Amino acid sequence: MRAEPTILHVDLDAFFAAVEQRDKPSLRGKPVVVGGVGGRGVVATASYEARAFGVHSAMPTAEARRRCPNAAFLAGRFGAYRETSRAVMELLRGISPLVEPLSLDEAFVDLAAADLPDHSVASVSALGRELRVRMQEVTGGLTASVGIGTSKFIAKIASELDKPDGLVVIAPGMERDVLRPMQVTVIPGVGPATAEHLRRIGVHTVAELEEISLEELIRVVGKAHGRNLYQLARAQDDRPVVPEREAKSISVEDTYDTDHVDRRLLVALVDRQASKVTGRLRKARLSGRTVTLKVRLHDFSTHTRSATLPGPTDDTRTVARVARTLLSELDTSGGVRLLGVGISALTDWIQDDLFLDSTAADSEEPTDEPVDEETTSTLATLGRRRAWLPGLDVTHDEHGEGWVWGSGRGVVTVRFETAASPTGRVLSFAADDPALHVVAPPPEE
DNA sequence: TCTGGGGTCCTAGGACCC
DNA sequence: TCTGGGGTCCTAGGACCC
Repeated sequence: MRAEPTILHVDLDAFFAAVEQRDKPSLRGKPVVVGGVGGRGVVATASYEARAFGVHSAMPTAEARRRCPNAAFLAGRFGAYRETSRAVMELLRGISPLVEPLSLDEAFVDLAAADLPDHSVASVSALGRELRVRMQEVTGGLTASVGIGTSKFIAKIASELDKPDGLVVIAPGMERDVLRPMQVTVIPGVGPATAEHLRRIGVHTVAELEEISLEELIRVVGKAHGRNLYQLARAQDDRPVVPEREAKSISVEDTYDTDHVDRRLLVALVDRQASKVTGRLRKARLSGRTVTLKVRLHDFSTHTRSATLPGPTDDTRTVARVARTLLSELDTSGGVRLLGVGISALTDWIQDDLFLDSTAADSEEPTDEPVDEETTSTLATLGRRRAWLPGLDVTHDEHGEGWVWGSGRGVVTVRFETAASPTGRVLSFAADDPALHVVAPPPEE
């Protein structure tokens, strides 16, 4: 917590719906709901007119239609939202170079790095007022709620206090007085599950939370969360405003209007998602080592399976192959509601020509015996959990990847198209232990 | 017509290595 | 021939946020 109120939090009001109302005057003053419009959609944003009918974000769209049949239901135009967001972030960066976007419609600004005569409540309030005026100018009339305080936590709480279109500054020294009467659910990180745990020990408000010892909190909600709650209940928060954060994962997922059972269809959908996700990876000049498949079944149970490769990849076919293999481990016979493919353990883009070398250098996996020139070659006897199959790069013009993983011990066999030479196309892979999984580059089209 | 999509962080258990 | 503790990596699931 700082001595002066130098952290500002901005939150655009009903952002997606407000952009729609801005661009379509006929929607102004009317209930607007932006979100999934399909059978299984949920509400992303409801305009304040729609909120009056009890519609709110995360509500199933079907329920929103029941509550407010006359609302305009829109799928959303993310290009327009991104464009408006970009203008807002630009405006904020004009105030201070230290701007941390949290999403398209929310950001922290560190006013300690702003050009201000001083950081008194009067000064930062004046800045807040001017920001709100300029915000409307650069967005074409959108309003925002602004909170200013001595920490991220307090600034965020402040912006919630007078929504929409408000400005609240919490003066230094007032933090705990403001917090104490509030429900614990105002604390970021306290969702339904934590709130229920706290309710069971008689805690509903921040004042009651303050009474609980650190040991007790850790017992109830776990170590990291417990420590965090203990501090936030006392308004202790020293998190800095961090302008650039590196992505840790990239993923794509889709919920289908009807559950899918057909294996071939599922495989095709996974392939398409692998292609999408690697496209985004390449665009970001990143590659990743861990592929995760997410499957939500007909009963809404959600399962993930992941596999970590010995080296990073951004190759569609490799990711598709891994994802297919992971899919094959799950029983989908009851129907699949959602599929997703994600990549994590990201690293910076590596130049193509350096890639092979660095992969080989990084790979301390056993290289085992080289591929011999038999139609069926014994490539590796696995005593380890994973092995990289180095002979495979001959079949793949880009990275040359092929992996075996699992917890068994066995012999992996590779069949080549051309008997005489391993430079032929790989026809199949097989392991003699079902606990071993084999991934080869798929045949070229 | 119950329950999106894109993320982050944490936990717990097991493998593996020294 | 009995048994350990720490550290790291990996995996699966869950809570949470916007």
